[in-house]
Amino acid sequence: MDAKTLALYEARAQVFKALAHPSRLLIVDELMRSERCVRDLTALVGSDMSTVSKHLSVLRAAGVVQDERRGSQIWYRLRMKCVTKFFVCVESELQKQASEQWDLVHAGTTR
Amino acid sequence: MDAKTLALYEARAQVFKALAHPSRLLIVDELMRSERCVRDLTALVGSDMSTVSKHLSVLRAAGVVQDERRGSQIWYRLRMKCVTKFFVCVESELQKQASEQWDLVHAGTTR
DNA sequence: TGCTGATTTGGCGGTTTTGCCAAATAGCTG
DNA sequence: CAGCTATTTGGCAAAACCGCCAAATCAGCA
Repeated sequence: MDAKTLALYEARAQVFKALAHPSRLLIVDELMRSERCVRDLTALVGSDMSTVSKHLSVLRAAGVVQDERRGSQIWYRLRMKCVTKFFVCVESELQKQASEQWDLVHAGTTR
Repeated sequence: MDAKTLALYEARAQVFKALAHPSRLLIVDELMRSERCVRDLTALVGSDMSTVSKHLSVLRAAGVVQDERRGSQIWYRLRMKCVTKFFVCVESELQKQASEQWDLVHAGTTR
């Protein structure tokens, strides 16, 4: 993999890295419904506000979310809308694979 | 976030973690075209075979790819097909955001 | 069984990520 | 400006991740 190709794939990987954390997925899931301020998201996630703020900055840097200051608060909203579809797909894949796994185990134990 | 919800989001995050690495993205990109054995993928990525093997095991554990032994070789293929669509979307988002960034800088320097 | 090729596993140093605390910054109101 | 609320930033210790080497598995074959 040459340097140019590597840079391309690193840029793409940054988006996936941003989504590769439970708290950040929870945040994105919430932002699919509506925009939220940091206080709301901190309550949702249940970590220190500074931690949540850093999670948000990772998501913003990757272009997944967008922030807007309104008065003393900062509101975040989903920018990369297509994650919604992919979330649905991943969820159904995980369920499908879980049931396949169950079938395998079930067949194994009753045989 | 209670323990049950956490577990749910951790399972989802595992999928994104699996995709959050340039070499693994390159591998998935290749598997979109056709199935490949470890030797092929090692040549593609250019790392040690043991490294590639570990990447593949991460992708397999997350349910993104599937392996099948045929003789002395092991063939990998894409299992979570919907990543293809999402890749396209991420790519177009990145380009869109890059051009928006360019517009911003351009407007700033010429004003 | 012994040999060879294909792949995985164990483990170690080095880098990156995470989460908390404390301190800094920014907007609002009196 | 002082004080209050909302949010980000700096920094540090713990945890997770990465890539290579060496060793272990596993299948096919003489």
